[in-house]
Amino acid sequence: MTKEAHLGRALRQLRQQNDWTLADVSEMTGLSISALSKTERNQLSLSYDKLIQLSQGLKVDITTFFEDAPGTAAQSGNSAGPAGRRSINRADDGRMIKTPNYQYVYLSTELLNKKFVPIVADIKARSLEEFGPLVAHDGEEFTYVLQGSVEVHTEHYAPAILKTGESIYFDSGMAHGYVACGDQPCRVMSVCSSPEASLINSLKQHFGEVDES
Amino acid sequence: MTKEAHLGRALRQLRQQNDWTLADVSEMTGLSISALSKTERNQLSLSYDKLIQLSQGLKVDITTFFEDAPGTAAQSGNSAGPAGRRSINRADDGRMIKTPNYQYVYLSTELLNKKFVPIVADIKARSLEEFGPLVAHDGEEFTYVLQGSVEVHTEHYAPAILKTGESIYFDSGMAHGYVACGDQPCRVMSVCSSPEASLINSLKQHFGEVDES
DNA sequence: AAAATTATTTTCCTATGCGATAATTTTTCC
DNA sequence: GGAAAAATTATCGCATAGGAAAATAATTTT
Repeated sequence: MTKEAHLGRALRQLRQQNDWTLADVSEMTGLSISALSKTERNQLSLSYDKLIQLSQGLKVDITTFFEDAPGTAAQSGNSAGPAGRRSINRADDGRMIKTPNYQYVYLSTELLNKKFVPIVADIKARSLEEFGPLVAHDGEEFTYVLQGSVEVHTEHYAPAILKTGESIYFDSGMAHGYVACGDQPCRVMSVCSSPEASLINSLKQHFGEVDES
Repeated sequence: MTKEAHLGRALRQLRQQNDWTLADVSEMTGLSISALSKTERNQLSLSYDKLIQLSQGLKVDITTFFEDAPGTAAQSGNSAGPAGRRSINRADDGRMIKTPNYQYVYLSTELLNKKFVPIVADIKARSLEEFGPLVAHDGEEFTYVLQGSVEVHTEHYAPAILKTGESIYFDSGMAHGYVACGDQPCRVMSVCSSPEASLINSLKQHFGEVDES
């Protein structure tokens, strides 16, 4: 039985505002009418699972049911992604960019405003000296080793070696850099969460002009 | 007993990051050690009251314990991403999930609230009939073929065949499905923009219970 | 306004939450 | 490398969550 009265009030208010009956809400959420009734009258303290069922069924943010609720709201339908579209990358498609350290191929560049940016890169630098200063950019980055092995250097960690098939996910706000191990070719698939333009910009910043085909 | 695994992982992560023992957390929150232990292992679905006790005791926002609902995903400066952190996936790391059509390995699952979700999947279905109805989920999806070739089926397009090294980016709100071509093993690397839990949820929705190790 | 219909609460029962303590595992310190 | 200590997990039992259906209250119909 509940001490916190907020859940009950929030639920009842939501329900009445939308002119839903308990049966309606039961239908939408899969919770029983009796459980809902008791919840509204604070005679029942729903478990985690049921809370999720409730908020998903009613399509409201979970914070609706908690006091503090720091104005979350961030609703879905944000801007112009590839709504209903797709883009295929064949063998040599993509936007190729060369720097002293990497040769990038940015994929699916004809789709704008993607939620993340996929890139295939060949690592050229063979030592940290050759690489130069590490680079940081907003967002998060994931890298999967397709071929060879890489040494990943990051600001707050000891370098880590990744072999083919291994991967890493990190906050790309930490400065970072990839160095090829051994002398076989070394290729990775990276995904970045910051916009393509800002990634390419930071390359230009770092290397001056840049070789694009 | 819980179905939603997020609470357990979020709590354990929070606890370990701060070097707290279960006893410490029990002290701070007033919940029993055994309840906490079970919660972390998803054997217990805390009630509303206890959730509030937990978040207040640990002085974290309640949303820490919920996979960000509909909206939040690709926003920039939002809460608890892997700020300043990294996560490495060795050969057999990851959260493995099997369905009739795929065998997934979700990567970097110890980082919560990632901006996108990397997955390695082995495609098992060999025909569209075998695959069954296509599946849709919020957000965007990118897939790169690591091995073999796949036929990608999507709602508004003719099927496309991708060979090793090719890739596709599309709106995953379109129903879609992957089918292996030929009879060699077929492995892909996928990235999805919607939260891990909601992906796994839609799997469960689709297949009923699901085989997780 | 009584009957019929629809909405809500109560009752009763089973499954699950959750705490005390015992058993086990992991870590620390000789 | 084994004993002691610390941390985690398992077991048991009572209390509460939560569903089905009966009882009551509120609306609508005729």
